[in-house]
Amino acid sequence: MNQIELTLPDSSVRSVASGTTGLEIAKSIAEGLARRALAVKLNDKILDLNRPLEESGTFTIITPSNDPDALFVLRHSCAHVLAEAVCELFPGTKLAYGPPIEKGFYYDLMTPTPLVLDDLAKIEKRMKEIIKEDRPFTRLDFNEKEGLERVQDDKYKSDNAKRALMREDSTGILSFYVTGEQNENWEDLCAGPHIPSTGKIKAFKLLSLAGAYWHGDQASDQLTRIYGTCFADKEGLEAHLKFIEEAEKRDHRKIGKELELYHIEDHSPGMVFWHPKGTIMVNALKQYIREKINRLGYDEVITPEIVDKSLWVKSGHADKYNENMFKTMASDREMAVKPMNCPCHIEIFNQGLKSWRDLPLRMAEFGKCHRYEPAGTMHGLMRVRGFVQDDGHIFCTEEQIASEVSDFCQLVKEIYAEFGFNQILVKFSTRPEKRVGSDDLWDKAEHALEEATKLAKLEYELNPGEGAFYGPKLEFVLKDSLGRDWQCGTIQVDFNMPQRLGAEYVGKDNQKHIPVMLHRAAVGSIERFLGILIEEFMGDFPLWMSPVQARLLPISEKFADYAKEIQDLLIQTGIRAEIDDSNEKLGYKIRQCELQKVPFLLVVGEKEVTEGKVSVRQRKEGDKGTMTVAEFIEMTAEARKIIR
RNA sequence: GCCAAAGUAGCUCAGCUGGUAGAGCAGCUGAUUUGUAAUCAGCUGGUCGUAGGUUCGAUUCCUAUCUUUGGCUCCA
Repeated sequence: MNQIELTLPDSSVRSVASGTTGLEIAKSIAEGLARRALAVKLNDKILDLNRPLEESGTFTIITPSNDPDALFVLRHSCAHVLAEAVCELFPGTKLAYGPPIEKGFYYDLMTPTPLVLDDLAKIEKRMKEIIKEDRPFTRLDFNEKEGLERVQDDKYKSDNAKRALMREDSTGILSFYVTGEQNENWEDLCAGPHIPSTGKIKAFKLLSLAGAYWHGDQASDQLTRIYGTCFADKEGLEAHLKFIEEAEKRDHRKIGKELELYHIEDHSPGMVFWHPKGTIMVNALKQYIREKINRLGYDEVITPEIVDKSLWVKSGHADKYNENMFKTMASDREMAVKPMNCPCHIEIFNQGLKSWRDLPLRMAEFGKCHRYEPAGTMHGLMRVRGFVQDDGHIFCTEEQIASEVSDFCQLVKEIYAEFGFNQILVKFSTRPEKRVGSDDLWDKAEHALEEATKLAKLEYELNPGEGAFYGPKLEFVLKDSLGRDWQCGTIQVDFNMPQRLGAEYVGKDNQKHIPVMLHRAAVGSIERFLGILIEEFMGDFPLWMSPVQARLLPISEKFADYAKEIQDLLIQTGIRAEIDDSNEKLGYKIRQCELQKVPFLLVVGEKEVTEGKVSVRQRKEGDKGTMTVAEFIEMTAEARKIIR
């Protein structure tokens, strides 16, 4: 019999007969280890404990822990237990797909009657019984024919089986897992791996119900998705639940209300009413971006928000983006509210004759766009129907694409880093099904963008079919407090729209040429980016964007006049200062400031009036002592600068 | 748009199986003149998302509709 060599985590090498199981090896190391073991990992592949090992490589025995590998197996098995419980409680249930995910697992299934939230408790109860019964996960292997027969009456499972067989690494074997004894207990088509027995599941919780489409296809069956999570121990589960609780405290919708930044109401779903304090933040962020890009040779423009249909027909929006546009009539003229700024920017480009010497021409606009997003997709500031993009379009030659893209990536990195985001997910989205332009142009555009990423030394993950209708794009993704992805920055290479809208420049050869257009936004939408920032900072914004930078707290009404004097002084200096002259005690006023997350509190009473000073209390830092107003202004000068 | 849930005072929420609504905070008034996270007292405030229906009677039950939440799909 062949020998295989297994390299253990301590670098020792074991030579065992091919076909030895992970369990046997665990036993040979220690009985206790064998008892605790959940699965093994051989060369990045996780296997059941009792699968025969047939190749040499690095080898780890996976024991209960809250490490990814252990959680992967536990959650996968937990999803099985969930499925079994649902099948029992709701006979006639069809199972579709139940994978482990980053923070737990889910199972998509079709029940004969709709599940409601209250059912989760029932399901959990049955799951606990199954876990208590501690039934072994038993793997059954069948050849293609037998396997397919086993699932032939099940639409989803036979589909899964066929796709499993089509996979590159398919061995032609279809595996099933029984929780218990074959023909006696419940079984499910599954590639595995699983834990040895249900009893190994120590901590799980079902979290929510959701709808999901089979294969994510809207036209396909509507399934019910049950989300749950599972950890190696109660502590891990509780820590996770605690994390969710903490994340909810950071929710920008909650903080946005508490800090009176904005509201959204029924009259205009998905559109933001920015309150005075929120408006300060919007303007601060705009000014920050404005100063950044002014230095990079952008020219700011302002274009109409309502534009005649004919332009949208020419640009392709009327065809490819129609259902996302708000339409409006002006007398008998059909107009649309702009969903993007690009056509308007081309109209500006088209005024006057452009020379190759004008390129690259960088045009920027804080353009307010409206998109009719489907009901049910809106989410606070993150996903809205009306938003301001920090938009920009770079008209350039093909040769200039790479350096322009690279420069832009640099800008994005710089901006994100200044807000504390250092690890940014970048996605490269290629041609979608619904698009304009020839495949040749798309080849060219995708190739150019790829070259540019090389120049920018950018790592990305591929996002096939998700590009804009006019060109491929890079997406810069940030996460909210719950770890959900939001696309913020983007840059898109467009060979189509300039041509469609007749953009031209005169080249060195005295001939007319069509420029390439790069659509780009560094933060994406001001709304979304602020939403991310609110959650990131939990309301404790950098001083320069804080709605209120300082609040004056007179100890009693007697010192209100002095406080007013100081406030005037601060406002003259450009510091956003409020005064709390309410008839309350200092402790109460301070509490209000803490809840409102005011960065600096300036306490004034008898002592301060006499000395002509203020007592400064900085949020999170505490008492900074007394100082003159000039000293306070000096102390905060650097942090108040929008650009450093 | 789809699945599930929710909508009660400015905010956060209570209101069991139908008998026209309560609390805390906020607000207002008064007392207090206050020193680093809540001073006390009194008062105001709701056609219970909207429109229908069942009923002697609906915040409560039914239907429709709008909005919101968690996901799916889609997207900045």
